[in-house]
Amino acid sequence: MTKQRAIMLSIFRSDACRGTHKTADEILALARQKMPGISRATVYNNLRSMEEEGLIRRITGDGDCDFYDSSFELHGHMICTGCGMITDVSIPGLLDEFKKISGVDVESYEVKLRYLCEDCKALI
Amino acid sequence: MTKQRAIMLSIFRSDACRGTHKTADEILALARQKMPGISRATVYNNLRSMEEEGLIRRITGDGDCDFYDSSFELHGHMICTGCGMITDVSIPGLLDEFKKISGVDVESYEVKLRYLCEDCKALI
DNA sequence: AATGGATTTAGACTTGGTCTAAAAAAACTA
DNA sequence: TAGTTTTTTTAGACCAAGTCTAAATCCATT
Repeated sequence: MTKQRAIMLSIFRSDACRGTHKTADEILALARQKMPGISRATVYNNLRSMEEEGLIRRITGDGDCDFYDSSFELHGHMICTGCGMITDVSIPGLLDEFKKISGVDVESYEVKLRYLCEDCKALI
Repeated sequence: MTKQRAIMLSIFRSDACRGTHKTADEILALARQKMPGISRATVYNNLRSMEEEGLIRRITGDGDCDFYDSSFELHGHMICTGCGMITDVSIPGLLDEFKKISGVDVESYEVKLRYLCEDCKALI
């Protein structure tokens, strides 16, 4: 366990990350608050290995970059088509339903619901 | 209606595209078969406008780039975690279910199911 | 402390996609 | 139809997210 990796784990366990969806560069910025010289490649490497180990989840958003999410349980994401805000939504039993419909052993799923949030609706 | 846009529409309506999921660069290559000098920006511009008009759908894959899909009806995608192959899966009634669970007026959804296809399973 | 494998680093590089300004094409109008 | 305006296309520069590389460093084990 290197110092760099410990820092990244602590970031994902911190309150600042709970329930949020951060980009790789936001994680990089948080890591540099604790260790100013940490390299970009290190952060990206650890994001990948942590994802492979199942410690974090990667969400491919609608925009240009990916988001990372420290929540372990399977859940979907609601994305506002106006402002891009992402919120979690838990959908119990969905994995089993997907397995039944598809007829294959689904390992995991990614669900994105597009909608217009209240704030954006008010702007129309 | 410009010639360039007509070509792109015909590509999406062709048998070569039915039921497939092509990257922007694959669409660009197909377009250049019909019109060698067509500009990359034109293809990307039209892909975006065609998506906005609902003529095609964009799938943000697990990899680096997006895929385009000419199928109009809402459906999900099954992605093999081994070889990356994408296939469609139709899930009737899912939009209504998502609306009920989330409590908002879901406009559309994107569903990706990760699994291991038979070919990849055989390689293990 | 010495060894050797794993990790980190800086920065160049790749890639998918966007932007820009000029040229061309299409649409509109009288 | 000619003339004007608007839209689209073009070439290529540009951008940003992320990957790669090779050298340096770290860390665990003995």
